[in-house]
Amino acid sequence: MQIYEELVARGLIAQTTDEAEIRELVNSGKAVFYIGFDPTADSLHVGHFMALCLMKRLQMAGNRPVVLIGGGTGYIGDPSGRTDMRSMMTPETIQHNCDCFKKQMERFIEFGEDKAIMVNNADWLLNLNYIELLRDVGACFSVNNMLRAECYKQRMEKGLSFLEFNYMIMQSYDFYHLFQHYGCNMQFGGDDQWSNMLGGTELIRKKLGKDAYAMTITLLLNSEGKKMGKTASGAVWLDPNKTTPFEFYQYWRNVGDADVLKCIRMLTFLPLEEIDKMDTWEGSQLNTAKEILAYELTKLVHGAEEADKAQAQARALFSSSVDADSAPTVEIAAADCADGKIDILTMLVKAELVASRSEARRAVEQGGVTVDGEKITDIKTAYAAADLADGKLVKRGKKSFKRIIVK
RNA sequence: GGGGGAUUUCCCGAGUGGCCAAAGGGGACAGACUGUAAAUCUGCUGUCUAUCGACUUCGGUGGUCCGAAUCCACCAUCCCCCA
Repeated sequence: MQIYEELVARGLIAQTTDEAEIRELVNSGKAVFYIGFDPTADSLHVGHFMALCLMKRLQMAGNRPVVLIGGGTGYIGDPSGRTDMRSMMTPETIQHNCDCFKKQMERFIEFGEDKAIMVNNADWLLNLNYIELLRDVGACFSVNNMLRAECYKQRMEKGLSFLEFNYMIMQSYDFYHLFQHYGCNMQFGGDDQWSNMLGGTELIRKKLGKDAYAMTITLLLNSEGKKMGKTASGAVWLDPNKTTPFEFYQYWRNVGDADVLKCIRMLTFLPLEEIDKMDTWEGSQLNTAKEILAYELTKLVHGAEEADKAQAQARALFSSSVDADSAPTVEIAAADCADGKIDILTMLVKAELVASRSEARRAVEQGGVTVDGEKITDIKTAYAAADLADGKLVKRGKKSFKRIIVK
């Protein structure tokens, strides 16, 4: 099976400008393709991860990836799929974020001579001259058409600033620039980028009379139609300091039944035959599939060692044996214990298992707290500091826990 | 530039002088049921004390009043209409 067919089988391809041409280019390893990443945060997240995987797959098939860091477009902010304006970032933040991206990407993609290259559109966008740009590029865009683009539609209600309106032009210019200077003939991106990407192919056709291609990656949606990779507290990050490998593992371990196979197919590098076998699984058997998904992804992002650890932790915690020596440990100074004792509420707060004493109280009252497997029902429960010298495993609910030691 | 409207607790959204820590919904969290899933049901959702209660919060700053999310002034941000 060739690479293009594999991408289709994995459900990764959403839209293409010219399927036959793209298949030919990609399968023969002649594509020089770029994907843009806007430095909106100091870490990549799951959405970026999909794009990186796609790059890797295509690189393995002999194509050349160009990673474009949006150091310039970051000054503007992409309005696609957003309902409000992004707060503007300072140049320092943008630079910092770019640096963080670079570091993380190097773990996934091989850069170097004849391999992948990384460019930053700040290098050409920041020096553009307004009048020149208007004459050169502005003439090629029809405002009427732009306003019809899906990515602006929802913003027509809430309001769209001229600044953001120009994002499409900048992205199109990127493609045009890369086409000329790096022979980049293809652009990939999230499906919400479609209109921006078409802007680029149009521009190249109008300015140079040549064909360039665009292809979008399916957005990873769960069965409820929501974007995956988001939790209540924000994105699932690839940076272990922002989302720990355990949390990362747990996120995937807990995906809905309906979404497991899709995720395995789209995100992992497991062979398709193997995945097809799993496709027949149902009911509680899917838990095995979820474990595989969680393990594989954690391994890809954090390495085999971290993946093993996360899996061991999860298994220990959720199987009946409570002994989880690998649980995150919190040390409490003996000085914090009044009369050599420490009460359960204080423990929960100190361990950051709850945000406040009120919340701790509620958790206990609702029967959600256990210490070494024993359910605590009285909020006045207290432990002698000496009893905690070896540590006790405190669980709040089913999924959060800490090992508490008094020193 | 002129006129009008908005800003409420995580989100949406009620609340137009005391009965407002603020309806309702969503989400989150906890419990039951389970498979660390989904659905369903129950509880819970500002902080501190937990008993009464105290404190902080309704874009910001001041003011009126015994008392303000609610009234006044100014400022900020956003939206709409006219140019």
